[in-house]
Amino acid sequence: MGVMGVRKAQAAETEEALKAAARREFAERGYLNTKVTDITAAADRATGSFYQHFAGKEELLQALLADMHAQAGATFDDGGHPPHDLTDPAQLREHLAAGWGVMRDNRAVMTALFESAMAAGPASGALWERLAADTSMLREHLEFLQDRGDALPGDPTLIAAAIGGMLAMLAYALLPADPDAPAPAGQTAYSDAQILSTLTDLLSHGLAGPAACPPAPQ
Amino acid sequence: MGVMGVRKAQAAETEEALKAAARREFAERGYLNTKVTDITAAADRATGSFYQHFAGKEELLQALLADMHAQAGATFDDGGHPPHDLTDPAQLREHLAAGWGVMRDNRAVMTALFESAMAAGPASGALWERLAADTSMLREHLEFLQDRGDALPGDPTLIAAAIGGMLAMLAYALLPADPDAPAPAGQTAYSDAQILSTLTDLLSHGLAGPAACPPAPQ
DNA sequence: GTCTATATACAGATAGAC
DNA sequence: GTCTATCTGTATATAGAC
Repeated sequence: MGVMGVRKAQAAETEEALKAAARREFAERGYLNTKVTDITAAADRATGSFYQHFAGKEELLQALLADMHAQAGATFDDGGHPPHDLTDPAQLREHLAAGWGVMRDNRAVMTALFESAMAAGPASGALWERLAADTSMLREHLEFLQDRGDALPGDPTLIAAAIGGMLAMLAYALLPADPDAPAPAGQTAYSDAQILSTLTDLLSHGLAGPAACPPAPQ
Repeated sequence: MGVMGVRKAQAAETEEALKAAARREFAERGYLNTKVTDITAAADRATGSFYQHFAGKEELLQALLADMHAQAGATFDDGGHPPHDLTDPAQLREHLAAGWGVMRDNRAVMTALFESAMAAGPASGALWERLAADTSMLREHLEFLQDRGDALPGDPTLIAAAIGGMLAMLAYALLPADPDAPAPAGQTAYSDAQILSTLTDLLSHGLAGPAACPPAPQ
């Protein structure tokens, strides 16, 4: 095998530059508001070059998703997947924290995926597919509980989608593009810890709260 | 005062036809995918007439929202607003059912509002404003509980937004454009009752479930 | 007020030189 | 492979007759 061609290396560099620029632009302006020319301009490349690498904006987004999966896969493979017992608040919090972390670390891509799914319209089913795909792990944990004999509030797929949708909506609405930016006017800034603690508590014990069950000596 | 001008009446008729057509089109194709010409065609009106009534698609959506508020206001005023005790599963269910019913009855407008908010991008804060606006009543009920001395999982505004976001996401993903249409392939059809029961149970007692608190005779 | 016809604007995508 | 320049398609909005 000969040395890698200079042109091939340059191509890879350009493709990476385009993807990096896309992540920046998506985070700042949102996926739908970002034009292909915004991306090429931010990457200091010509418009025509874009189509040498991607068939369009949607395909670029899919590439970003693939990158994310590859990265997440590597991360998760290190730790392995012991089936969590989500009825344990500590383990639930851990799971929610993992999901929230993915949202935070890949905010641009995640929000872009949701914008894209919503732009397809309700009838397309794209949003449901997105929810189902992003909550498959959560669903499996719930099915594990169900197989164990626990009484769940309902169908595991539905519960998982509900929780995932809540997480996604809050991430979209609350995660700042720039973590160091000042809080947007008129909007309370919630810390990650505050959000996680609220969701964990809500999903563990519900609104009735642990107070609803007196520590009876049975 | 003289009789209402014929032209004025015709204008009102056209405006109503445009709004009705918009609701249909939004429900079928989604807000973002619906073009002004789609609306005028569905209403059997000329493109130019549209701008006699609305400055643009966004303004039309605001008009639909105003109509919805007027209608909802009338409905709610009949019943009055006794502060609900959301720690009571029955009252929580009732509240969720009311919210879900609004989503269902105004699916086209509600989904359009969320599409519009998401199209504005995450940085705009539009989605958070939407969530906050649509869950103000829920927030008040939670504040009522807080004032009463109950320990909530967190900030009432945040909890309300989380629940509202979950509801909105599920409504967008699961509510069919045509209630009588066959279930979309590969997608389980959930009944309203099933969804409400699942959410009520989840939000009342959480994943730990009522099983976590034995029915002690106190 | 409503219509037909048209102007404006711009995003997406391509052609051909280098 | 990258660039500049351009073409095409399409959505928005307006002009002017009726």
